[in-house]
Amino acid sequence: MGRQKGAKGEGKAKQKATKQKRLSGNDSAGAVGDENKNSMSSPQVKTPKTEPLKSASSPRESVKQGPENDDFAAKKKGLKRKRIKDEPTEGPSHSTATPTSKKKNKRNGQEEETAGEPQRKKPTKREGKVAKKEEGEHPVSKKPKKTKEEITEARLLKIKLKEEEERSRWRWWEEEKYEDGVKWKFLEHNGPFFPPKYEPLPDNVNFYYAGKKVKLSLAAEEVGLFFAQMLDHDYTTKKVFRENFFTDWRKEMSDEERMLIKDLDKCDFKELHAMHTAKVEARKLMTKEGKLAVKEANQKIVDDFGYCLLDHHRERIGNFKIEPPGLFRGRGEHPKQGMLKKRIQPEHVIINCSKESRIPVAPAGHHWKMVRHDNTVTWLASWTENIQGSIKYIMLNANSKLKGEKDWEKYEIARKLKSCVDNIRYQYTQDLKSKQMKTRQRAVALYFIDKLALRAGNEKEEGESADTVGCCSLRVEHITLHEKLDGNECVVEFDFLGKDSIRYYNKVPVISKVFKNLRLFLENKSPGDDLFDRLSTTLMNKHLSSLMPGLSAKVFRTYNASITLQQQLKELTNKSDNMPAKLLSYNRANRAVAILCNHQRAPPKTFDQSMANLQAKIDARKEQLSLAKTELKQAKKEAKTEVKTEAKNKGSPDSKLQTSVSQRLVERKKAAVQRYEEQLLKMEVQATDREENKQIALGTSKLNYLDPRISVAWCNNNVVPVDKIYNKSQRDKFAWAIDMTEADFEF
DNA sequence: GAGCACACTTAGAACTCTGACT
DNA sequence: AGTCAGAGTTCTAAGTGTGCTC
Repeated sequence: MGRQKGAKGEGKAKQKATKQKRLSGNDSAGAVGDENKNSMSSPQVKTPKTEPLKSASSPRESVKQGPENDDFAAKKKGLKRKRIKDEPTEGPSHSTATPTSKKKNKRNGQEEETAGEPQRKKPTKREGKVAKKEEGEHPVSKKPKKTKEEITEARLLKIKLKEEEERSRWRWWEEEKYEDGVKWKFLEHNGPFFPPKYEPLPDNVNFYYAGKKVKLSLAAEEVGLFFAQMLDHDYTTKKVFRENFFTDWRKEMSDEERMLIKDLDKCDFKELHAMHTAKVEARKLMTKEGKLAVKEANQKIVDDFGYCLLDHHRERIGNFKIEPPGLFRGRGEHPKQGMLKKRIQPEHVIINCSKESRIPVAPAGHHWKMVRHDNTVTWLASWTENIQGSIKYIMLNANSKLKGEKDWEKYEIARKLKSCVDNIRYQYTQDLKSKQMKTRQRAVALYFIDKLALRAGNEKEEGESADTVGCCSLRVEHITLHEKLDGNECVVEFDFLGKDSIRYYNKVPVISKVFKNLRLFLENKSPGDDLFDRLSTTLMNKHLSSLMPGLSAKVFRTYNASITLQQQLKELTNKSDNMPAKLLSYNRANRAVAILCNHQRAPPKTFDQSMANLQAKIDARKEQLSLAKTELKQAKKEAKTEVKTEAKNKGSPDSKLQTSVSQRLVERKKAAVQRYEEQLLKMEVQATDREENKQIALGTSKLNYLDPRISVAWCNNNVVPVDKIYNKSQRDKFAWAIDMTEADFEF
């Protein structure tokens, strides 16, 4: 996003300028003899750092070329898109927005201060429960004292609610798309929600400087509190964070304060911090009633600000809250971490809505910066943030038409790539031999983007953000070439920080043409130089869009992710498996994609402990199982003896009775053994899944890269309920796919 | 074609809630 | 009833990519 304006890092600016000059140059590549040994392969999934993930680790792809249905305008059944002239689905057709259906409405407590608001009707506990049940996980809880009738009733209610929700869902995917660029015809909303005003510290909470109590001005106090609240966080120990904070804090101080407070180390925030901790604690210890009151107040905010009316349908807004002020928490070694993120006032906010709609009213005593009526964009409100100078937007929720349609389109473009990826691969392999240096660099970069699912790697302004790179912005220091490594030839070792400063580390065998080109690109360069000095993402994307309309670097990520999922599912799923095993297969396929895309997470703090707990449970169960087995054996033995005795006694009633009792005991013991075996298996599968997932985040790929139709089709084919793999909000987001996908769907 | 503005998607962390277990 | 881990949700930073201006 906007690395606009602002101070530019001199060094990088210079570097950039040189690169640009080179970019426009037209020199040719040195002769490089080469031949293509390995056939083209892609995408390559990195080996996970935790544990060999055999099943999921190398989804070699062999693209099946199907006469696919390329047209986004949809030809599959139920896809005819006919727009009923902008018409009223009106009234209760509030898409997914029936109040009871919205269990998501619990809000964070950030605005607990506002909780004094009049309370409003909101789903009762019971309704909440029903909505929760609707989640489908465990329809019937083992709560005692529920009569059969009640259970049936609850079940019926659940079904009814589901049906109701289905009926009221806006099936936008069956309508015709608007003409190019138009995003909506009617848009009405209540504007954004502003965070509560700052509340001054109580008299018994003080700030001290050099041991002396200092009463700060309101502005300085507020910013000081931001820091105090973060004292438990690592951020506050970082030099850059502290310096940035202190500089910005001093700007908020009065002249007097500035004269006095010159050293952050002499600042004592203890009481402020303690107050904060106490507040957090108090919130946890609140009574049921108190918690309920807060919840209701939050619900009211959602009701008032969380929805908009878009083309006669009520749609949920994704982020209707203005971001509260605070200290900037950049990721990685961000040069601006700790800077003050200023409070946004209505005077900073631009509103976007229909001319003929009810224009949102600014908070009392305020006015908007501007009111626009631009239906070629999807945002409802925007403001410019003061750290990077970039624009922030208020937009719709992922389950909205605007987001869903775009998502669908994204996957259709990726599917289109499937039909021409072979040609494109052939072309860039040819380009590896080009006379033009520019073309060769583009070819090698594209090889990486395709094979490794690297991000494009836009240029970044130095000093504006952490030093991270993507494919086109790789520098010499980020790769190491190995003629031979671990039994492979032509291995490239990557080590760099990517988006969010997540480390990408991978050793990849490449075809020799690529290897030789890389050697050439590295000649006479120092570590800080650009690897692809004649290439930019713009050039790359221009080239790609000339190969296929709509094609850009990121499409390869989507395509390779989705195709990998499809292949892995095919490879790993066993129709005769039981449910846990099938789900494990799904997760493993998902994991293969997450590894490919390098979606990592910090291992949960409690990971080792929870793993140990689970192991303990497994051990306990094993013990139970072996005991049960012994008992079963014993019971069988006894039963046998009884039968013999009965025979001896010529079937006397007494012996008969005894025999049937023993028989029943055997049955019971058998059932117990079976039950323990099942439980054990389930836990073992869970343990495997969890271990393999230690450092891998599945959510990002599931939400952004995997065509949901692949998953839905897999569910249909394997008799797995969709809610086993998608939770409620994911099902809402992918409603279009769940509705239209048939078992024979092929990505 | 460089530089910027803008709009949008993608990302992991932080926070909150729920339900299993004791 | 209380505790706690994991699931789900929210938050907002950090990317991508296009189109306009000079």
